This record gives sequence, C-alpha cells and structure tokens, in this order.
Amino acid sequence: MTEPPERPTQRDIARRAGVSTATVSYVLSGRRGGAKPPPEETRQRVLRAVAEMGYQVDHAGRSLRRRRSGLVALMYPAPSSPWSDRLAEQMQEASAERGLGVVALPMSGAAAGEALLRVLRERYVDGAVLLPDCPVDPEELAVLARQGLSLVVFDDDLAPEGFDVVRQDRARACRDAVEHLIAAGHRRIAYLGHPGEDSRRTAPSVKLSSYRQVLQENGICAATDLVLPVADSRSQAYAAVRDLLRRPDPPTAVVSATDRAAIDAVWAARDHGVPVPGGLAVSGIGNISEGLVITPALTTVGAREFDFSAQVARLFERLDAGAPLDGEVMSARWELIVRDSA
Amino acid sequence: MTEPPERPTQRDIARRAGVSTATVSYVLSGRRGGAKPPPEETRQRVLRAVAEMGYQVDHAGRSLRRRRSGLVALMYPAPSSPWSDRLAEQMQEASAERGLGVVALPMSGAAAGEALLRVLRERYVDGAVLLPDCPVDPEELAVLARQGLSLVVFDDDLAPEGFDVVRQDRARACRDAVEHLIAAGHRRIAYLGHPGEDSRRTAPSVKLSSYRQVLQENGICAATDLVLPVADSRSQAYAAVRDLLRRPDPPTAVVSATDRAAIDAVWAARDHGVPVPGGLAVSGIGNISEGLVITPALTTVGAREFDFSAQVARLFERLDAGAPLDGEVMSARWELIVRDSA
DNA sequence: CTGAAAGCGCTTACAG
DNA sequence: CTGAAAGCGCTTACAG
Repeated sequence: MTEPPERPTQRDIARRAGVSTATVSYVLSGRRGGAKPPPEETRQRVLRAVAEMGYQVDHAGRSLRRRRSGLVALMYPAPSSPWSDRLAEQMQEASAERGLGVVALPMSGAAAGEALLRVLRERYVDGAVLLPDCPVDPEELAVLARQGLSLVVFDDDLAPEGFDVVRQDRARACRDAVEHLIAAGHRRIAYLGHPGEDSRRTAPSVKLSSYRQVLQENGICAATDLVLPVADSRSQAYAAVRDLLRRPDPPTAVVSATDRAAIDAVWAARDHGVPVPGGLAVSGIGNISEGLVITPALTTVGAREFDFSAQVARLFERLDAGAPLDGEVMSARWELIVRDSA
Repeated sequence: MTEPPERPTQRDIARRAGVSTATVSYVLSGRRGGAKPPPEETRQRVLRAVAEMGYQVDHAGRSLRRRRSGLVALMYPAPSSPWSDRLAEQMQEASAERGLGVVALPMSGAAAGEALLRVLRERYVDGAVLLPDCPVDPEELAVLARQGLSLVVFDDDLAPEGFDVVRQDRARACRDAVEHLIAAGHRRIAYLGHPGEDSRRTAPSVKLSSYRQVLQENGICAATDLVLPVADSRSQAYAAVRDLLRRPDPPTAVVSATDRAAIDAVWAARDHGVPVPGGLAVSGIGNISEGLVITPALTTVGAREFDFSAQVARLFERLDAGAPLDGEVMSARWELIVRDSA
C-alpha cells in the first residue's frame, strides 16, 4: 500500500465514495445554498475517502471558481516592527475566525513596490492593509478598489476613493517633536532616517521633511552631515551616534525616524559619558513599548494605543459587503509623547 | 468614457484586438514552446488593448492551468527578528529575478500552525522555507514533499525526507552558553524564555531544555522562579530583570532565548547599578548585530554569517527541478560567541 | 436527495 | 502564423 503519487482531486474522491463530485464538494464545504445537507451516511462515506486518500482542496481551483481567494495581506515597509507584528497578529486572529488566511508582504528593495502591486492586481488576495510608506501609486489603488478589492490604507494625504484611509497626522506629530527640541533651546539637531528616505516616490518622506521644515522655520540651517540613514539598523544607529558625539561640534539633540534607533542613540550617548537628556536630548518616532521601560524613558511620537481592531474590523466589513463600499476616513492619530529623554 | 466596471479577461482583450485568446496569452506570457512568437504588428495590437482595458492576468486562472502558483513562502514564529527580516529580503531578491513572488507567514497564536499547513496543503505556494520552531508535524511535511512541494526546513532533529533540512545544532550551542556561565562560577542562572515555551508540541523547546539539562548535569537545581517567559518582549524583559535584581537572592547570570531580551537585561542591570558582567553576566541567543555594538558587547550563541544564500539557492534548485529531489542536509551551525557580557 | 453539466480565467498541444 | 478546443480543480444553479 504505497502513498498516492499524485494529489487526489474531488473526482478521485467521488469515484472512491461512489458519489458525484457535487456531493463531495457539498460535504467538504458545508455549503448547500438553502437546501438540506447530504445525509449522514453519505457524508461519512465521503469523509472516509478523503481521509484514506489524503485529499486536500486545491486553492487555485477553489478560488477560480469562487472568485475569491480567501486571503488578505498586510503590506509594510521592511524591516518589521512591533507595530507591524502586532497588526499581523490581530489580522491573523480576526481572519482565523472567518476561515480566512493572512499573508505578510514586507517590502524591501527596489522591486518591492512592483511585487506588492502584482499581488493586488493579479488578485492573489481579496483585501489588504497597507501601512504607511508603501510605495504605491494612489491612482492604482483607486482602480483596484473599483474592481472590488478591499483596501485599508494608512496614509495622511490620500483621499479615500473606494478604499478606506487611516489618518495618523504623522507630519504634525513629527513637527511637534522637533519643535519640542527647539523650544528647549537646541539648535544642532541630528536626524536618523531611513535609508533612501530622501528619494522616495513622494520624496522626501513625511518624517524627514517635517524635520527640515521646522528647522527652516526657526532659522536653523539643516546641516546635511547631521542627517544619517541609519534608523533601520540598531547597530548602525549606535555607531553613528557614537561617531557624532566624537565630532568637534556634536549635536545636542537627535530625532530618529524609529524608536529602535533612538534607543540605541540613548545607549550610545550613555556609554560615552554623555548624559541623556542633559548632554544629548533624544526623541524617537513610533512609540514602541521598549521606550517606556528604558532609562531615561524615551520621548517619542506615535499612536498611544497598541491596537488596530477598528482598522481590522473595517477591512472585514468591506470583505463581507457584497458591493463596494464608499471610502471612509478613520483616525489613529499620532501624538508627541514627552517622557524623559528630551 | 467610463472605467470598465469589471475586470477584463483575455477574452475581452482578444475580442478587442481581433485575435484569439491563445494569441493574447502568447503575447502576454512571452512563452511559445519552441515556435516563433507572434509578429510585432499583432503584438502591438494586443498590448494596446491590454493597456486600454487595464487588463491584469488573473492569478487563480493562471495557476490552476499552470499547476504552479509562482509563489514561495517564508514561515517563522512571531515576532519577527533581524534574521527573519533578512531571510525575507534575500528570498525577495532571488524571487524577483525569476518573476516569482514571496509571502511571509509570521506565526502567532494557537491557530498559526493550522494556517501554515493550509497554505502548504492547499498549494497556495510552490515552496517554502520554514524557520526553527514552526509548529508542524514532520509526517505532514514528508507527505507534502512527496506531492512535489519544495521545502527547506530549519530543524536539528528532522530527517530529510524529500525536503531539505538545515542543521544549526542549536542545542549544542545553547548548552555551550550555559556551560560557559557555569565554568565562570555562576550557580544562580536565570532564563528568559519564549511564552509557552514549556508546552510546545515538541515541548519543551531546545533552548529551555538545554538550560535545564546543563544545570542538572552540574548539580544545580533549576529554580522555577528563575525561568521567565519574557524573551519576546523587550519591555517585559527589562522589567523582569529589574525585578529579579531587586530580590533578596538575585541571580548572578542570565541566559536569554533572544538577543533582544538579553540586551534589555544588560540595560536593566546597568540602570540599576549592577555592572555587567561583574554583577550580572548576560548571554543571549541569536547573534543579532545590535549585540556587537552595545557596551559591553553581548556574548551570545548563533550563526556567524548573516547570509542565507545557500538555503535560498537550494529552495530554487528544488523549484526548478522538474522531478522531486532527494532531501539534503545543509549546515548553518550555531556557535558560542564569547564577547564581553559574560 | 443526487448527479450531469456549465463555467470561473487561463495555457498549450494541435490542427489548419 | 493563428485559432478552436480541451482541460486544470472546483462550485453551484438546475434538472431529475
């Protein structure tokens, strides 16, 4: 009794159980329009054949016929963060309840935007949540939404056009952080940014341009040698801040595009005898929980709640609605959270 | 001229361009067996129709027909880490070159193992890399591999059965770390572990059981109040170590299941006036780059190279091979990396 | 209550 | 060089 060399299909099951493929499908899916389900005896025969042959439904066949993949995606710029992990987890839970699956699309490198769009355009998934800074063309999103794709997009500028938009007001919050530093008397303020942040599609990013704007508004020249693309790597951030502090004219404050890098900025300063915030004030962006627990607690900018249930619920509302819904604007506002590091 | 209300199909394109669907398919895929491709004039007509109607190929239709999804998956236990991020990136790059897509499956919660298996069983992907501690039944993997799924599995015990296995020898390395602490005279050694680590399918995990074994071999009673499930959260790890140090009989050393938590253990100790390693020796597991840069540099256990190209290449070899390949054993050995924190 | 049949969108040997 | 046709695996109105 050798293992089946091929994957069995419903036809194989039907033959073995002595029923039609329709009956097999009804038994397996539990669906049956309004009508009664097959009687227990038939059901058992089918299930036995399924078990004996190791039958598994085929995703391609099912989703072609159903016109639905039963899958949703979470798309976010790499590297992942506690926030993207958390959202993935919440989507996972909500999806499992409905028998749906979740895939994550961490976008790294140049090809990432294209890969993301393919997943949406070719209908690998029925819906998706896009976290901020996903490199996609708003036009495209509107077209996809019109074709029935369920989309919840974190973006501060995009108008909702058949998809929902989550506003965070990141620019405002980032500006608040820089202004906070300036109000405390800082003039030499370094910025730890994402690599390539300067040349994004909607270049430069909200974070970097907020930094530049506020400096300019306050008559401070934004020295280019104070802008460092190290915020995605903790070790790079640590090393960069260490080097910064060794310069003849070190900055007195740092804003970091990520809390991770900000925290390493704090350690770098402390390790080199520079007190925080006395010698170097540090503000992060993102509000991860680690910032609360370090000494000094990290001043940062971000959402207060570690909770995306409203956004996830909205995605599933869209999925459940037969017809396309109008776009809605939701809020998950970022705020300046002043703690001890700045 | 309003937007098409539905997604156009190749039939629509064919009609518009005045050709057959076969020609449309040939033009779009660039495939043509051995034969010559359609002439330029026809090609242009088709491409124009595609552009005008906004045609996008349908993934379900294509993969049903091709018997391939053109997708590979990376599966790993949540939360993500620099290693999983890095592997995702490398898979992304290699896949983009071949016109394939990559999805990540971070597994969190109880339903995760089931969700993972569904993705593999229902053939949502053509292949996958499974990082250590994915909660799957080896039997299942063998069956899936036999049915032609390409699988590269990080596991120290599993025999390769139609899939490849990457050996890391994690138990050995973890034991080395604990022995290193004991050799330095430590007797009260705390362990920061993953939540639920004690009751895994193959319970308990390699890391925890290595810790317990070495203590036992050295006649040290493993106090249960020194085992804390905080290694997945930096803030929890920080708080836990802080509390540990306030006890009347604090531990003199800590082993952590993650470098992240180990690093926060270092900070917690330093913040509370306990020198590292003098007052508290700390060893991590994982070897993330951040550990190199902190002060004191983190002693840890892990792979030396931040590079998965051999494993990724092997996955694609499998994918490219028409027939199923035998299972191969690869090595990405973990080592004890002694630096300054222990 | 069950089965025969159509058809989801695509690809590909094959006939012309 | 191009098109008609079969068929991938599944689901579902529909006829019996």
